[in-house]
Amino acid sequence: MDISPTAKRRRQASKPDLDASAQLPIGAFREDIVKAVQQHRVVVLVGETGSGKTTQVPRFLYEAGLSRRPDRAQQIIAVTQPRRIAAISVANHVASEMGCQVGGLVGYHVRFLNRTSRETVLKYMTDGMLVRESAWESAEGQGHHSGLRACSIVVLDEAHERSIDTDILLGLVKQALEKGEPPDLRVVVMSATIHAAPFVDFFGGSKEVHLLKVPGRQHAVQLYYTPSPEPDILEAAMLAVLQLHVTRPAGDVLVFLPGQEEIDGLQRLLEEKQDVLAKQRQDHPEKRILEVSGDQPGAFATHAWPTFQTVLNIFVRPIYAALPFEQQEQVFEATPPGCRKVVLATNIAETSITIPGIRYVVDTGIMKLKMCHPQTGIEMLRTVETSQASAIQRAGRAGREAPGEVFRLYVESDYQKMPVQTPAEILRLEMASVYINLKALGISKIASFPLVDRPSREALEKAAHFLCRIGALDSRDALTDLGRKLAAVPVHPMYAYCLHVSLEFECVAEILSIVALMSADAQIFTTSKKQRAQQAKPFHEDGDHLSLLSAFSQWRKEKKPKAYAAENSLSHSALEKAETIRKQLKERMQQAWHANISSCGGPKNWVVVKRCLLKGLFLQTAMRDEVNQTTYRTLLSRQEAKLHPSSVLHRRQPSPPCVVYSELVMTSKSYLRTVTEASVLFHPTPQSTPIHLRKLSENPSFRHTSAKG
DNA sequence: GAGCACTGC
Repeated sequence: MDISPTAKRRRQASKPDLDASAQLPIGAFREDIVKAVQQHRVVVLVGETGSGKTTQVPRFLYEAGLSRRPDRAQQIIAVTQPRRIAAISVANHVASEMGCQVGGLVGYHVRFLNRTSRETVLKYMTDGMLVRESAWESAEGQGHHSGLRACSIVVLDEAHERSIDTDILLGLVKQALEKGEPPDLRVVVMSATIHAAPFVDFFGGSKEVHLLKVPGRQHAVQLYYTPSPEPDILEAAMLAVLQLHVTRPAGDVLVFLPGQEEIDGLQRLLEEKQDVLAKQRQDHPEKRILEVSGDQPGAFATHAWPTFQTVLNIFVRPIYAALPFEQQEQVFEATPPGCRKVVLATNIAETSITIPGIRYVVDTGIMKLKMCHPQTGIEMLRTVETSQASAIQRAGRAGREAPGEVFRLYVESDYQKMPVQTPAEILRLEMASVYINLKALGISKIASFPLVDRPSREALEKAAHFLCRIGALDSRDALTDLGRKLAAVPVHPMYAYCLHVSLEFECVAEILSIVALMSADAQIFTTSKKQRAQQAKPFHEDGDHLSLLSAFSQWRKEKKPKAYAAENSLSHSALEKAETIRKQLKERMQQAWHANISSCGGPKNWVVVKRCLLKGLFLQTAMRDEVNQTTYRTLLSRQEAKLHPSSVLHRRQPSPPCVVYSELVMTSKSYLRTVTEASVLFHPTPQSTPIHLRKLSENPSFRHTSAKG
């Protein structure tokens, strides 16, 4: 299989400093590192950016013979990364450096791509993939070439990012060390400077753990703060960019903003101001910049026009994950002579991508973070202040190639008030997937599984309760046969449950498509300006799930799918992603469930699909309020919400009395997103109970749990 | 009639 276009494009840009391994700072520490791993079961290696630890440490360990067990059996050195691109690009680099083909001695395993073989010893992988492999090992007894048991050494890179999968892996290796299974396992935790302490504590403190520090190749950065708080962050960012533009020597600028809206806004502001600036410069070359830009944004001194002639124009390049690939790519374009590139970025530029040429960073000090409401369990995206760790990481982006300058658009005392670190993901998100995955890994008591940060009891109970209701857990908190099946499919257990229900409704092919589309997490329906004026024709009137299915089915049939997508305002790349996911889900269902991929036939039989969705999403049913008929109330949590305006049901009059929904999102209001109307089956006869409610009460685990409330 | 930080299996 092939790497996605972004992967190819980003490969070079994401790790630009991999070359020249001989001169890498890590080279001087080779013997220390090998000795540390020989003598300690756990080594925490602290290394700043550019130390070369990711490429060199695994190689050192291999060349020292540490991949062999005491009985000389060759074992795997697994090196885990939070991101696919990093795993792939580093494996490619290390393979070429060691003069071998990828897939031989050096390989990688990420979702959709497995380039490893029996010869593979240095195995780069995503941390999520090592967790998966370990679950397969636990479920299916595959032992020799995958999962934790096949490893002599696990190297957890970028552990400071604290992704859920890193945290689970940390727990798994700790447990493995305690059990001595696999025997003589060694663990290397690689982390950025300020985050190492929790890992040392986690593995038993400084007596058990060897802590090693390796210098990086980071240049000094000069920090500036504003003297007083900035009321308007976009205005402040604009002034900061313009002032540094006219007062500082050549070098590109990176501005950190919370989201797409702010990026678009700042781009507009900068482009407007630039025109004014250019004209003024032409007419009055002797004038000082402050007469142009108005108020002084904080710490910048007043300067005359720079005498150097290199800086003439700025060109603005936005980057965020939702931006189409072609536009994302543009941030990597070389800055033309006489120009200064200004990149407006979200957190994507904090860790995921590295843009060369950046000398100046403007940091608004805010970001968006997904958080879970502790009582309702609803996840929401909130704009919050960054952590100190995040601010340091952002600042570091100015000093990768040369000394740089960082302009923080907040006062220094606010920096001191920031949380030291961003709360780990496992503390912020809904836990159903984590819970079922831990169970599938053979962890019977979640409460005693070692975790660096433990989710609240409420969060875990909520997850257990949910899993109980779909029948994945029994009343003794043990994984049921159904639960084991659901855990084998890499989607949220709710969607895995829908797939399972589709077996009995004999519409597996259709539900596979719907689940893949929702799992693709990309906007399928794109709205053009033209269409905002005229109402978009829904692909299916019964709701968003069938609309998605309809669009996808038609797109798949087309000879020219790309043209079809463009004509119908569909995202071709999102549909392709869904197709890839669908293929994997289908294979998993066949392998792990021995499922027959049935189909209910064409759209005229989609009432079956709808019935299946109603049963599959039974926990996510909402009833229309009898008084205020545009408001709904969720059946279980009694949460009030409205239909999302993007729904095909949104404009319907009257609103459907009953819907099932995929997502309850909290933005400006509570919205039900991706909904299907359930009323057709809701009033077949006056006496009958709704079909999904009957199914609900037939569910033994539901009966059990509902007895309490 | 609203909005989409970023990943991962």
